[in-house]
Amino acid sequence: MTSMQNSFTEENYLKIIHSLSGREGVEVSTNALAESTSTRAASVTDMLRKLADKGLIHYKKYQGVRLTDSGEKVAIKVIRKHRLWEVFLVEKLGFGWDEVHDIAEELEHIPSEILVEKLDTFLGHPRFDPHGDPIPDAKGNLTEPDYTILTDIQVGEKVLMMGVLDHAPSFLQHLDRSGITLGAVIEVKEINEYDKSASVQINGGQTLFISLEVSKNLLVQRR
Amino acid sequence: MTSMQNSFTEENYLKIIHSLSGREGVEVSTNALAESTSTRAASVTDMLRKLADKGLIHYKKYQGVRLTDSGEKVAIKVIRKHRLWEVFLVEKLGFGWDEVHDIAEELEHIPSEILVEKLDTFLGHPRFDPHGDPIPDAKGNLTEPDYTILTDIQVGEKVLMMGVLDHAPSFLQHLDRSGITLGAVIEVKEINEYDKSASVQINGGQTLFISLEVSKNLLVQRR
DNA sequence: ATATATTTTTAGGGTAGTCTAAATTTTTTA
DNA sequence: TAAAAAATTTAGACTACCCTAAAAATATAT
Repeated sequence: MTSMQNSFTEENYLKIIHSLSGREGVEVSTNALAESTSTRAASVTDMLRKLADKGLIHYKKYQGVRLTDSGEKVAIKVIRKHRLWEVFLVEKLGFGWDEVHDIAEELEHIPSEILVEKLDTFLGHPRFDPHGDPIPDAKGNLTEPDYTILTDIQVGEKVLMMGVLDHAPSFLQHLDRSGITLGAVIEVKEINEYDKSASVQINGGQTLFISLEVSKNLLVQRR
Repeated sequence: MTSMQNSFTEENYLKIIHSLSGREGVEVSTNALAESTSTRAASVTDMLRKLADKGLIHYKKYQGVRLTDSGEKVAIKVIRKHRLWEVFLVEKLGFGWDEVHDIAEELEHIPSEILVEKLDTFLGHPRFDPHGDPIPDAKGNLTEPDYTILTDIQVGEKVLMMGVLDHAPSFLQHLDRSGITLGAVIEVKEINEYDKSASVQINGGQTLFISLEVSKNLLVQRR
């Protein structure tokens, strides 16, 4: 049990490597990390050497980077904390789903295993965060549900709104104004050929037009 | 509105200067700060120059240090956050009052005014934290209640247990084992001359002996 | 297949916060 | 009130994380 503490910054790198390497654990490039961390490539190289020394990533010069099992564990713990705190902020404190990201970004680095487990219990062991992202369990199991992107849904199909790919406040606020919330029933009425915009009916009521840009960021589930 | 961010470390110095300078705003020494921050005097001197440059403290070399109004404001905000989070941890998450200090020490540095105000509302605007310390209001008003130390209570008097001076887990656990909780009625039955230990009755029930060391750390109120 | 463009790493450096050792100032004591 | 003791500051240095500019490696294009 090498329970050496990782810094705020190290945790962020691991979290970002996790999210950029996707489900298949593909190599992440230095430039992609520089972009995501808002630093320069040279700074990323420094940090990668450090994370490799600590055994948290697989790193060969010029070859990109991948999490080790131990790095993956740390990343998933951070993700678990982030998502649980988001649930707290929305469900208990009354924040909107468009307001919680930055605050959770800070809270996710508070140490204390016990805190996380008590928070989880207090929230009733939620399985998804306010954006529909799955919350890893205490053992570090993270099962990605197999959602479909709305662009893959045919005219006439009825689906359940389950999550978003884009977490930007402006996008989430747009959904709020359109009445598209998690759990809403979306029926695709029509798809325009020339721009792939769609006409959809929400919860059997209002019909509205959504652009391809929006469709590409909506995760839904067939019933 | 000079809303420049103060670092985690700066906030800690300000909070500690506040608590060491007491209600009269007396000068705090470099060595006292080194002790409280677990650093060396030389490091404290560096930080004091920095805080003085930022206008957060009054500092003249070799003369000790005092908060400016602006420094006082920052310190009180940190104290407000610390105490609100302690209430959350005890009341909502079920932590014991002996377990929350270190976690609150981290949470108190999470930025976001809105977060604090929503937390305060969620908790029902508590006036005291789990140790009986008063919680500053949103405007930064901190009114210290005029508690009495148990050593100043005469034999025969009945008082209410209102707070503790020592927040050490071992002390709080000792009180737990003795059945001395916030709000308990304490009647002083007898005081031993030679060691000032006392015999007290709790809530009209069990009688127990408490040492001078314990009495000196109990804050009570006459009724 | 070689020249060009892109990506990544190295070299050298900066700031925040910490340290030890030495110098200086203040306080205490005789 | 002068010497000794204690407290404080200065000097110089270290780590974590970041930077720019230049060098090296890889990828792309003709």
